Amino acid sequence: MKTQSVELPVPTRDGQFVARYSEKGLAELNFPSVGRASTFHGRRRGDESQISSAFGAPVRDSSRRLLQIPVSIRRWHRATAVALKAVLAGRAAKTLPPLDWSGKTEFQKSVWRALRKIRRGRTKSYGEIARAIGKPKAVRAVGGACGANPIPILVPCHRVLAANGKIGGFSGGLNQKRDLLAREGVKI
DNA sequence: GACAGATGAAGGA
DNA sequence: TCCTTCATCTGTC
Repeated sequence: MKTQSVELPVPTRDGQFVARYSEKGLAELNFPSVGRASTFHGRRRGDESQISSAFGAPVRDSSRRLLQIPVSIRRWHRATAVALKAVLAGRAAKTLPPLDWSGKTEFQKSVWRALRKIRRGRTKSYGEIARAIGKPKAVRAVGGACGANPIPILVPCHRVLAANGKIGGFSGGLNQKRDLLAREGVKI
């Protein structure tokens, strides 16, 4: 049976993010791709015109069918919006919705769990993350897992720097990574 | 199975 | 100190 997913916009002062929910929780968070003046370099999606701009109104799922938003997803979306705005403001996210990492590898999930343990305003190197998950030599693979992170910002891959203090990379763009770290009081 | 990658460490200039 | 090279591990095609 095909898993149904719902995409909802998350308007912030940094642009409109797009959250995708499965029946298990938040599955994906996409950077704003409209408004090129933004510092973001978000992934382009072809179906943004299908997303309702008014949360609570009927939206279309990934198959472009009209549907009503289940109550559980409304709750998750509210938590997502609050958490996202908090992180973007340099504050800690108090609560997060359940995250749906189904279909991902155990290695990726272990990396993302380690990322969530990095406190606001703190950073770790790719090597430290690799050691934290018990695979000290898998530093490059950790970088790959960070790049594959479907829920950036809430899973703070921006708090991972290269061992030499350089900024490394970021799926949302290095400017965005610098900006997020600066808001948390981290100096590169 | 080959290749690529958001690294890290070592060695040389 | 900076640059280059290479080892290492995992994911993707």
